[in-house]
Amino acid sequence: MLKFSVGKTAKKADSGNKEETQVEEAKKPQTRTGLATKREFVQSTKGPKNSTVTNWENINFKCTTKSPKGKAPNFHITTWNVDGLRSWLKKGCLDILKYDKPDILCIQETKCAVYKLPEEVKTIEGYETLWCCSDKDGYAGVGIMVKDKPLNVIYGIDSKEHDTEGRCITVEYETFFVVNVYVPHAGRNLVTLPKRLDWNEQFEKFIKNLDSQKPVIICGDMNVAHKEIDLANPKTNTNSAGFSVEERDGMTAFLGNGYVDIYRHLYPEKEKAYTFWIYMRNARPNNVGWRLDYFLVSQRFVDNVCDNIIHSDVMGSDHCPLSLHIQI
Amino acid sequence: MLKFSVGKTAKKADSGNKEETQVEEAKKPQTRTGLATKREFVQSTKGPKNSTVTNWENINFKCTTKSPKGKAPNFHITTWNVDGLRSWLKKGCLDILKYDKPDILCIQETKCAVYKLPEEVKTIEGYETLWCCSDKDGYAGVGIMVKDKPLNVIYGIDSKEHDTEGRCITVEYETFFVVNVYVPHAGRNLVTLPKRLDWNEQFEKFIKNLDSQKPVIICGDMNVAHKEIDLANPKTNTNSAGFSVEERDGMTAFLGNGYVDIYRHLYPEKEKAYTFWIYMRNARPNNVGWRLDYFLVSQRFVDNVCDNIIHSDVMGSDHCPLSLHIQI
DNA sequence: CATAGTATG
DNA sequence: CATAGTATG
Repeated sequence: MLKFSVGKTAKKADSGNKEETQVEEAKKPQTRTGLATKREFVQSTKGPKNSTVTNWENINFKCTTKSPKGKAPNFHITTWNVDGLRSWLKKGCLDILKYDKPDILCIQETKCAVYKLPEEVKTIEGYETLWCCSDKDGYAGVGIMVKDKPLNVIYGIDSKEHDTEGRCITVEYETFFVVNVYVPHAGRNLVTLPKRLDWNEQFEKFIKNLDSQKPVIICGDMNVAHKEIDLANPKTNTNSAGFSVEERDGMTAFLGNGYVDIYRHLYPEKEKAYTFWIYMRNARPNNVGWRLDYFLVSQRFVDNVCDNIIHSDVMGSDHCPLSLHIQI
Repeated sequence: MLKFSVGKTAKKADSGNKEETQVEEAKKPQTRTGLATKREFVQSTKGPKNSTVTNWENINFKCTTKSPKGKAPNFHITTWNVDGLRSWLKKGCLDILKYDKPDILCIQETKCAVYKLPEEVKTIEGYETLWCCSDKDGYAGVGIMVKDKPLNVIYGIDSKEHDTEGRCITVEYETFFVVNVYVPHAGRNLVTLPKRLDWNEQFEKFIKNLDSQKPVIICGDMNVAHKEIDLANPKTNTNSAGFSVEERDGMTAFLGNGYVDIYRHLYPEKEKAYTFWIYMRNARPNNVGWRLDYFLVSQRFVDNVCDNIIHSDVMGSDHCPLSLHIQI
């Protein structure tokens, strides 16, 4: 059974396979505590090696770009795969609301059962929060924080097989839908590729139905780097989850139905623009990454888009957040 | 099938081995969030809260006490439940060999499959190492390091049911046996008390057979506080694993066969002498502990014993080491 | 490498 | 609270 939850609006303050097909990681040096060796005291090996600290003050979240019709943005949506909501909270990442001030924040991979959602993230001043959690505790899960109460909320994609996993939550507004999605990973050795392809089919159908009513803004972790330009090592990842032919073709087919990968639309030649870096092998400092997170919008909505900014300097997950600034 | 291994005796220091060169990043302050709450930097919740640092230089491992016959000790055995061999190694605990210099070191709860035993602990200059690991990876397991090659080694207690768990290893010398044991825990709500009582029966039989040949020195984690004096909170633990009537009676019955709890023999009235403290609730700094680790010797061997020292200031596990100094 | 979960003590 | 293991990405 699908677990979902509608958080309260606080009235006042309350308190891939992304596995690279490269060389195996070198074995870490181990302590030699042989009697004859000199003793060296080291700290526990626990705790993250990768930086989890974001210099929020120094990041420019403003958008000054105007829409094709010359209008300034007046609404923006931010999406972020948080890779574990509770850990993300402990790193202070909810500060994105304070600094970025999005109208809508979409998060994926909360990895948190609905009954374990911390109060601090369910009850947030100025936002209503909505959750679609997996039946499987610690796995997948999406959430959304909205300033304005939506007309309607849709949990899942009307799929018996997929809707137990907390992968999609949709909010409806007057002139558009926002679909927050965490697409199934194809797994190591592509073991869950069939599930992924089945998802693609059902998701496409779900979106088509929405799009027949009003424009759709899809955001989230699509778990695919569409073209070679969308990852650092295309040659060595042709069989990796996230860059298999099937997944890439899936994205092409999806876009063919009248949706636009807005980042690539705005920046067709932009290289080294990634939203995900494996935690291993110092990938992020070296920008060995993948563009897995997207805003896909209905073709007829493109003229409302001012900009799509990838905030690769925001830490706290193996993905970074990205924002869509629009004029509505 | 029982997994055991005989380590090599290192002839000299192996200078080609890896040194721990990894400098751990300083623990970064983490943010506690909530939009309206003031940012407060707190330590990461990761990493041990309890001290893992031992001031080896300031600990007196010497024994000057003489045996009842007025003879100075010339041999000593140290026992330590290490609570995870690999973590214990990383904390530099193998330094006990350097500072205490025991003739025999017995360790329990290695929690390490035989094929995962680090080379640094299998090959130690001046010692032969012997291992009896559980079939179940990460569970139980005992090891022993001896300066002098034993006449014989016995793995297990000749029990089909118990000998898959890596709970006992015995070394035979000219004039005594040393039995290194990790007695089964009775479990939360005493769920494994039947297994424990079965162990008691078979262990007793095993020891009787040894004792009929020559004196026995049993050491290790007996997983019982025998009398009220042997734990900080006897009143509130009458139904706890380690202080149930059955376990206490089991120890009484065992000793009745002609073995002596040497610490209690030497210090019959000594209070607050513990070898184990739960990691929770600041138990160790407050000395809210249990005496679970023992040296039990054959009655006729008591006159060879000089002292039994509990090294409660040695950190690195939830148990501390203790040493038996004898004259042989 | 890092987030979860569980088992065990 | 801390050691393990596994699943997942």
